[in-house]
Amino acid sequence: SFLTWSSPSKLKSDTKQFDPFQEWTDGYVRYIYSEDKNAQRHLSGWAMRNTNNHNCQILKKSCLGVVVCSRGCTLPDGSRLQLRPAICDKARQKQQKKLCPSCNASLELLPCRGHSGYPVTNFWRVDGKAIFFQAKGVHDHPRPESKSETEARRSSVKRRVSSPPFTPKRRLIETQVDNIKTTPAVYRISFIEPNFPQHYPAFQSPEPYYNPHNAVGEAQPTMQKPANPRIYMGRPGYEFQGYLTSPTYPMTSDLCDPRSIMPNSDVSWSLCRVPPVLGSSSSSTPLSAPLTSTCSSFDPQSKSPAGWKELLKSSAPYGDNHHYYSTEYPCRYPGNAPSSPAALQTIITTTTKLPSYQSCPKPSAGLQSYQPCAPPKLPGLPSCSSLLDDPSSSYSTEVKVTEESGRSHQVSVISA
DNA sequence: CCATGCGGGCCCA
DNA sequence: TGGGCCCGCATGG
Repeated sequence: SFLTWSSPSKLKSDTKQFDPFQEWTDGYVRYIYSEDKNAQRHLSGWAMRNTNNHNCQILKKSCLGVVVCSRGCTLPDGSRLQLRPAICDKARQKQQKKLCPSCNASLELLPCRGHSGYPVTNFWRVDGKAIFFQAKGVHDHPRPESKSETEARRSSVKRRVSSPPFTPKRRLIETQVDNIKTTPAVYRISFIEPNFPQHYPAFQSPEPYYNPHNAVGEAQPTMQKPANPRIYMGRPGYEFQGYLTSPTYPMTSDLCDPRSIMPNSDVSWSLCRVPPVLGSSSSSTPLSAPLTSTCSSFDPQSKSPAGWKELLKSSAPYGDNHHYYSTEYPCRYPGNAPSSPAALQTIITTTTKLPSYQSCPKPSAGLQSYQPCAPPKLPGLPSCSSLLDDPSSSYSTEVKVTEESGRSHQVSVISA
């Protein structure tokens, strides 16, 4: 159904109607970007790898998770190592053979299982000047360092290694220390908030230099005041009906008209994979709330989302090696969720092979009112101030995405 | 080196 | 079929 999202040309003729690029999307959200370089490059703070969906119209990517120290050691600054998994399979294998720069323990790749037990997936579709983005799943692991940070670190390390004067021994040590020092705060887990560093920018990026990188995220909408985040925070299985039942032309029509979708966006949080304890609470709020209000509710400031995140945070301590796999971490265990993984599966299908995504029928409906479901309020949840607390919200709104300039791709959007 | 895309192909439900 | 995923190939920084 992601496919159906289109006709930005008409609906969003006004550039201002597009969403600001979101580097750290999380949850079931949708955005429509303009000609943003980052969007054109299908950039994401998360380490996303291309996955073949046999649909040239839609570019699909799945999350690789995060690489952490198998011992979960604490870095000198109190944070934890959170490396960005190499996208290239081969490079990733090499990466995993390396040792923790801090304690020399082996590194461990925490796979992402935020989408019904499968990695969170991102879908991209290009339609004219509009770039449609859709994410499915809630990352159940800490944020890795951003791409820009990784690149910065690499170049810096390279610089030092290649730089001359040091005895072999000394250089080795230096390099290691350097790694730590240069480790973007971002990919370190806060000592204080080991669980989800990403929610605590302040901790993540003690060093000003890195802050810019972390600035962009969903949590930031608050600060950025994005026009209106197309977040349809649904949980798995709560995709809009419209998305689910895609018409003949998945990419184009059903989602074309947001309005048409909204009515069906009767997503219920009951489907959310919320810990049993909290799960019940979600059932009460349908996502069908008015688009406007609903959407806004998703704002970082909104309490609902926060509550959800808070939940995750509290339930997923990142202390020992396999904490993420513990039952404490609902996200990783579909089993904990009320519904089965299958039930939670998203409906967006991108596997349909299409001749050329350019040829895909374009959506005709307007997107103006397009509003993904709003996150329902989580009645049972304690106050959800997480968003407010979310460090990300404190990040500078400035998106530091300038480094990427990319080539534009044509992505067909995702259909849910 | 490695990030990215693409697309063939396999497996499974 | 759809979804997930592995693999090789190609391109580009």
